[in-house]
Amino acid sequence: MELKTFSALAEPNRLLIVELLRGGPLTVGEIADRLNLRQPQASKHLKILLEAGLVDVHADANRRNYRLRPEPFRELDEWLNSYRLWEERFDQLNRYLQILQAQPNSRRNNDVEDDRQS
Amino acid sequence: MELKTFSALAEPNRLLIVELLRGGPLTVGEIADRLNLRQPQASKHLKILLEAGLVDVHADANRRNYRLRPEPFRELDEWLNSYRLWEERFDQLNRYLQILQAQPNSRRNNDVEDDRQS
DNA sequence: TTAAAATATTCCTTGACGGGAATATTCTTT
DNA sequence: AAAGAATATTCCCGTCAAGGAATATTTTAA
Repeated sequence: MELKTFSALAEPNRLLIVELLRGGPLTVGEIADRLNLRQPQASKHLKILLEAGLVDVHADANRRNYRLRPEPFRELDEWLNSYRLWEERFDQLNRYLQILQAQPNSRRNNDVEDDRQS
Repeated sequence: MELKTFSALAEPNRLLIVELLRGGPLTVGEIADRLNLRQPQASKHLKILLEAGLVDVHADANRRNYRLRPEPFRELDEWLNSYRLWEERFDQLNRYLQILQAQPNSRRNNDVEDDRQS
């Protein structure tokens, strides 16, 4: 999994930008306006998103249209896939533990406060 | 989407810890060993993962067993869901643009290098 | 009770990051 | 050519996060 993706999304304003771009490509100025950012900060954040591969740019005369790229999201999705298998095992383990707990025969010594009488 | 999840996963060693814990619960020392971390750093990273809800602890005498929690991954998955819809629209738009490009009648002025003759 | 093991916490230092302000760059319009 | 709009870049500063080293805490073992 690409670390850059997580770092890029870990910043509040950048996550907002990403969410915003779901509605379609936007210009730097539009992004700055809607998120109440100053233009330089918008540009800086977009640069980082760009280097992380989360967006790309299409120059249109004076303006630059930024839009989301689907690849990082697909990658994230595949990464999560390797955890879905793990989740299943996790659930199975839980069920197993509940079965164990339902059997009152063997005493366990964790969780037990302290019951020796000096 | 929880920002803490992204920040927690944005750190190299913490991402490694998470990947490592897929194999099952591990002790602080085991984690430090396998990742060549010093024990204090392992503890610190685990604390952050704990506060982000990515892991939980089960005290067992001297040792502490850390294990992954499934919830953040499910949340991430649901967040990605809202992007799958967007991806579809993205693909449709791409197809549409290719159709436009296949029609050589209307001339576009973006992307065109510069073809005026002096 | 004392020593040792496993873990957590604190203090310190350093480097990266984000915002503010100013400035540079590029393109358009007149 | 000159002015203005849209964007990028630079410099400065304050903050925060991470590693190193030392120490505190808790539990087991002797």
